[in-house]
Amino acid sequence: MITKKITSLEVAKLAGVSQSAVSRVFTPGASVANKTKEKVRSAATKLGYRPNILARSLITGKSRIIGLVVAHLDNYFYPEALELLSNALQKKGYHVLVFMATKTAGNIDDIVDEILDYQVDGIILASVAMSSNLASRCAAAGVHVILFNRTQDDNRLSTVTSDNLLGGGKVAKFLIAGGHKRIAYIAGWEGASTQRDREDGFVDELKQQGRSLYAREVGNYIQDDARQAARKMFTNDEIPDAVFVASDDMAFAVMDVIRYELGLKIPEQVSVVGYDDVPIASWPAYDLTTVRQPANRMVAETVSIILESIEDPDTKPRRIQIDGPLIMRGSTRISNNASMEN
Amino acid sequence: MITKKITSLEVAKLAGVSQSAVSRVFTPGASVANKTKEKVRSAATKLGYRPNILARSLITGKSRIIGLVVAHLDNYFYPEALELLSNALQKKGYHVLVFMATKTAGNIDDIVDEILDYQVDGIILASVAMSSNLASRCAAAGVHVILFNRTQDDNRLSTVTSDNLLGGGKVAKFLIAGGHKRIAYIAGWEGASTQRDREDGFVDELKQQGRSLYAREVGNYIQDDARQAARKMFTNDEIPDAVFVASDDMAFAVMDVIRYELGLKIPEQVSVVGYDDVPIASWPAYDLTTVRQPANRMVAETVSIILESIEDPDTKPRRIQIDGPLIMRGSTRISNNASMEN
DNA sequence: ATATTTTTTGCATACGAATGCAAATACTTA
DNA sequence: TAAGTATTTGCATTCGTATGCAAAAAATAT
Repeated sequence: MITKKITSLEVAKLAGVSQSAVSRVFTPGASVANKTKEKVRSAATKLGYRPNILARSLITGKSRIIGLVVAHLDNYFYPEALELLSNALQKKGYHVLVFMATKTAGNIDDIVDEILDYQVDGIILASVAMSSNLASRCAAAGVHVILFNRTQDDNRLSTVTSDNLLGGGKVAKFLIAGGHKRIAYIAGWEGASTQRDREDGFVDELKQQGRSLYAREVGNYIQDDARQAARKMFTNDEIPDAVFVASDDMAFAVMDVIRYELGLKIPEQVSVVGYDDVPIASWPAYDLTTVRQPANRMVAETVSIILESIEDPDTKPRRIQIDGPLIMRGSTRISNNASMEN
Repeated sequence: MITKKITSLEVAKLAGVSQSAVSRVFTPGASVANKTKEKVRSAATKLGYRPNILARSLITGKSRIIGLVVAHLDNYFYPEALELLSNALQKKGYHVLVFMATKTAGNIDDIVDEILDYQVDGIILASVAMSSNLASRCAAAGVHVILFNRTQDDNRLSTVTSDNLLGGGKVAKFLIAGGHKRIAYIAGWEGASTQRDREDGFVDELKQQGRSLYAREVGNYIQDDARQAARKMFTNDEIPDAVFVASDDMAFAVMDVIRYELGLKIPEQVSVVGYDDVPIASWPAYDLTTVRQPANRMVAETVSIILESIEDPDTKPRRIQIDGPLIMRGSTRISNNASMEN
């Protein structure tokens, strides 16, 4: 198989112009006469020429590649975000280089190092944090870093999240208003800012109303752990009459345990609330009340921050929090009197 | 923000050697004395030097980037595959550049053109086909193309799929053996080879046993369409007593319609079978009988083909079909007498 | 010790495209 | 028509790294 690469030089020859001219034709805003533009264009299509992005980036210092680190593709929120993200960047002429963070080790730093090797124009960390040391490295390399769906106290990083504190509060208000007495919480991974904020917002609002958590278990944002947590939580004689689960993904697992292992009715005996509003939450089999994370708006903000920071390297990091509504569905009861059923 | 890039030249200066020496230290298998290797290494870490992959690829002609085109991240099979794929390639020092195929147009060709701009070492098309013309372009560029979960009659392309024909047959056998009389099918997108093969395998086996399709609708591998299809299919007086849905993703939507809109019992009144065995299929709420597509083995084959073709550009395209088992769960009845319930 | 082989090193160049600069051409204006 | 201005063009260089080649150094054999 003979591989012949067509370079700008060959196009130049065929078109009877210099290599510079060819380059200018493919560089938006460069000075070229219409006549030569046409000559070059036709020669280029005849040969099937397309500029080599890698060679170009060597000069310009821009690769049009955005590095993306993802950990939890099994949580449907992330594929959705990835799809939106990739589409949005694609429209702007950028593309996403994917790096999976193995769930085991905290090897994010190594991964980010690898990313930097590709001379990316920006880095998005989805649901993942990085060491302060690495943040410096990225800053030094002039690469803007955005944490997506996670925050971290480092003013060199931009962050885009939903308003988890507020969201947690909304859930508490809603459950209390629904007449629930024994309100429980199943936590996500405790190293995650989303977990912390959701719980803080939830518990603070409970306190505000003179209430406190009836039970608490940890699900680590992992379905298996969430199942365990649910089993543990619902084996006492007085089970909770409402449980807020830190993510939809875990909430589905919890609902399955409640219904199919313990034989309890949702919402008659237990109300369940999730967080994220992934598509499955609206499926009738779950019909889960949940706080929506507006993935599209979060992505839009992320993209605009990234692009801005590429155009102007002196852009200051930003911290965006997007409010999301509580979506009320059938996994929770609303009336006070229903509580007498227990 | 002052951005200083550390190049091999600066490392060379600090280490008191030539730039070539530095390069050789970072090129596996190159000839360097241990002593200089150490000098360079320490200088490199001191400066935080890492080779610029893009510059390197300009010379070597290898970018260590694999282009991946995905269309249906909303079907859980693909995020799973993406995760496995990315992880496997990562281990081999490659990374995945993602391109979303917008579901609307058949603009795959444009996308592949963009991919080629990045000088990728290989291309994986997940659930997507390409024009014969483009296949030539890729061949000319020396870029090996693999269709993942799709086939196409073009001997320049490698393909990796499950054995959809066999899988469809297994479903037919199973449903007949279960005593079902009115067996229906909800098709995927009719342009897809997976759809064609699954249906052919299914229908052929029915014929083999002297049976034929009782009803057929098209769901296009889209949940909304599948819902419509289900509504249409189950509004006759004599509804099917079994339906094979061409993908799990659609099957969930179909089950929801059957249960929550039509109030029918699964499997007592209708058996439902899917295809893919995505994780949700095993959730108790669906407990879906389905044909497993062994994502891990499909990915392993894909990766090995890609890597082989990179090492040896003369590798011939391969066509792999992987057999997957029928996973029997609760969405189907097995006993013959149960059929009398209808 | 010298001759010979092997290993290591630096020099110079190449990869493909972008760009500052100056020369050449085209266009205005008087 | 000549002088002046604006637009195009090509030359030469640059980005950061890899590599063929020949020179230098080290290791081995005689």
